[in-house]
Amino acid sequence: MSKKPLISAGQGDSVRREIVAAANRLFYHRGYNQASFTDIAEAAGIPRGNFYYYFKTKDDILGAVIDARIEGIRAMLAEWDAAEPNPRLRLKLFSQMILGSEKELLRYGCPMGSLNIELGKAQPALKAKAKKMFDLFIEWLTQQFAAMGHPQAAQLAMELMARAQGVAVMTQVYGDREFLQAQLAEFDSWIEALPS
Amino acid sequence: MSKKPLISAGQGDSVRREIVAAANRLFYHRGYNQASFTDIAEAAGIPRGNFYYYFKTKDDILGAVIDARIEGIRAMLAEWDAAEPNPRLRLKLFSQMILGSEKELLRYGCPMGSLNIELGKAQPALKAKAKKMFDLFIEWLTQQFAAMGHPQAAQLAMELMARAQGVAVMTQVYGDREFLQAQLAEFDSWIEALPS
DNA sequence: CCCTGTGTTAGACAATCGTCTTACTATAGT
DNA sequence: ACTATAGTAAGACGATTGTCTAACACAGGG
Repeated sequence: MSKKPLISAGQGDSVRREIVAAANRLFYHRGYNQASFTDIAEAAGIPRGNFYYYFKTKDDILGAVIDARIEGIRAMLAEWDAAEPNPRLRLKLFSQMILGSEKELLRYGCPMGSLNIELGKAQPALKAKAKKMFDLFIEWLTQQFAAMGHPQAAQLAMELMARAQGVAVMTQVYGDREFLQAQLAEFDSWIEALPS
Repeated sequence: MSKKPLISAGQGDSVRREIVAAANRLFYHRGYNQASFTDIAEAAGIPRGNFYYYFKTKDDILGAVIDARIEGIRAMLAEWDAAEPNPRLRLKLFSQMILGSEKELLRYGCPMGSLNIELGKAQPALKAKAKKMFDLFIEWLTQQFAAMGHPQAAQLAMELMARAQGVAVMTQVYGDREFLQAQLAEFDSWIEALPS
């Protein structure tokens, strides 16, 4: 473990990041309400009492986790945009990304979808934050479809995202990686067959 | 071992049913882990202490709830089978059923999907039970596709169910009933366009 | 040296969780 | 009238929840 430096940001910043990283993992693997302060503290390697210094409430931690996820998504989308100018091939990066997280998908489902479903049941304020992760993808997908000249780009984006979510759900329910792979292959041919 | 009431229905049976009904609602609306004994007792109109007489653990209640749901699904599918011999039109009953629960879908998502996702994260034994609800639908859908002469009936069933789940997720995330209706309309045309 | 600010740590706190024991009522059969 | 049984009701139990306080370590600048 790197015992770090006294420069710039104050050493508390790295602790804060570790808390967010541990909470991110646990919220995904167990669900928000099923991940306790004790769990997170243990995973982050800090005593429980140290939490309050960084976050006043559990909801604040979720807020920071969602912010971190949003930042990650933004970075990923920017990377795709930089690496591939062709919108059709960009869509394939999207499906490749899903395939790349196959292992976690099988066990825990989609981190965005499962979080939104959990929070949507009875925690509307938190869900509104979580929805923003979807907004990013929908916006990006819409841009790609629009760049291909589709008039109904936004609808196509919703449709593709819906299919991805459905595949994620069934993949987790049945623990079936072959189903996942077959469906993603079908995504790819659907993308290729799209008129432009 | 078997505690059978000599006379058909002691009045405890109706209390038991009320507990299961209240738990069913709450597990759906708040999620399994977020619905407490106190909540269920309140909703069922019985004192908390009365629970242990009917159910030893919370897991037992979930078991009874899932059994009740399975029984409901079975009855619904049997009703469809009796009312409509044409498999293609039976599939339309499936999509009509989804449309019929539009209001609850918007607020709480799919009761099967959301429960499976929640339990799948860290309660594998309970999830295995919850998966059986899916099995019923998948089996029935497979039968319909097979009756239409499709060689890949099971795969089509999984695919249709995946789409339905995806639509359910996006419908809840975006609270968009028009999207739901449009997607179900597309289901119908997809069903009509299926070769037989 | 003290002072101040940043960060650490243990533990108190009330509330709530699922579980379980106990005592009670009501009724029907003898 | 006595008793066995089915069901009701209240509340204790220890564990755990999220929240919060207060004491502590330790640096750098005066």
